[in-house]
Amino acid sequence: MPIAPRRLIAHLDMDAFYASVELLRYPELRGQAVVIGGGRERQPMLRHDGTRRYASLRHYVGRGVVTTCTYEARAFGIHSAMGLMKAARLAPDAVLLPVDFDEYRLYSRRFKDAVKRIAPQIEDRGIDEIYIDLSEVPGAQNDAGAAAARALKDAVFEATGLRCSIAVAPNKLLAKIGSELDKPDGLTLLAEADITTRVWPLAARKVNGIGPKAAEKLAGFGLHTIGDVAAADPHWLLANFGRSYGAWLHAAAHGRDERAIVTHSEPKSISRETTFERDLHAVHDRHALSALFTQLCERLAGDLQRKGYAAQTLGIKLRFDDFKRVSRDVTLAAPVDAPQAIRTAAGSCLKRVDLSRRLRLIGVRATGLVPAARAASAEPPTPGDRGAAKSPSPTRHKWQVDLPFFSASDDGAV
DNA sequence: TCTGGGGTCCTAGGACCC
DNA sequence: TCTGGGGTCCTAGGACCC
Repeated sequence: MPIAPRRLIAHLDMDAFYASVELLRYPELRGQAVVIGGGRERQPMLRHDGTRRYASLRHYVGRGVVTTCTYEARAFGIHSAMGLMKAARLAPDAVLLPVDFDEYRLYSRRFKDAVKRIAPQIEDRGIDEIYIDLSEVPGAQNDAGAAAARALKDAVFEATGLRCSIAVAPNKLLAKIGSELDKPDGLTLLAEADITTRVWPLAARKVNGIGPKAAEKLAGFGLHTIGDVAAADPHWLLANFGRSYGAWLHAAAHGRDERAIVTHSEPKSISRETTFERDLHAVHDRHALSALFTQLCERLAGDLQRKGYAAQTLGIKLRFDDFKRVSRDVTLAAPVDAPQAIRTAAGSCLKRVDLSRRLRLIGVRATGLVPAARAASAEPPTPGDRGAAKSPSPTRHKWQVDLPFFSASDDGAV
């Protein structure tokens, strides 16, 4: 039996992806501070002389956030998820472009296809990053994946005109940390022997899985770097962060991660949500809310049908003006994918929430996804068909699905 | 003048079943 | 007759990621 090759896992991260795609379209913006975000903004205007007029951040009014921005904009202190109003104060002359997901998805497919031609084992981690298993790529074992990584970078540039950063490491955790070490246009090789010198000095927050809350809690104990966490007594970590998360923290800080590359996965949920331009009240803005709610349900139904799923469980998500969040969901006797059925189920969830506060966001979510073909054949449910919905127990029927909160007659009032 | 939209995974309690 | 133990499903919320 052949000896299993040493694992060589790469993480590839496109550099300022959305902004870089926009620069391909608008090359005259190269070198400038450009911010992508907002969503309801207009595309640049084409003047009669063929030049373009771009919106600047200066006059932005609204609730949009920065989706991403160029490295020149980052120099002003702008970063992803920052409110556009705040970004405008930092760099009023920065150019503001609307997001164009269709365009980014196109480039996403291009770069992933280019990678697959060299290394077919890839794990999707969203629109602009992937993990790649290089373990069995010819020659990769000879130089720790250096030449393969070089070839991947070249192939991505050839296919898209875009730069990316790649790290090769013994596992996903280290590869992810590594791809950030030399950005942009980076190529990093990270071995186990490098952990103490190159990983331990980094902020704990650099570990994928240590977010703002965990980092703050760690800092409260005086643990700031990954090395600090690695040096902490494992029993103490377990006692303070729970059995599961504590054990993971200890392993992660030591660079240990056995997770496999997942080359295929099915969606678990599909959702649509929207933040209002101004906060809305369930009573005073009843018609506007009803129309928006119906629209969300229709879009969700469209997504489900396009992707070929029906949902056994429907839910809503609300965010109030004080930013508090609640969710409600209901499991149905049979999966649905029709807009009216979704609207009815989601409406029943809405009725279970105290709506005296103004709302800032409303969302609709489908979970318990089953292939639509199976859902259709399960109606009516046939005895012994495991695909058919189990009939819910009495307590699960506590919330009857009948009238939607916003009556259907309200739809279209706005 | 705060804070988008689309996801995943985990926890925890109650109901229910064997 | 005084209280088991394991397992699953459902629901709500939270942390985290891109």
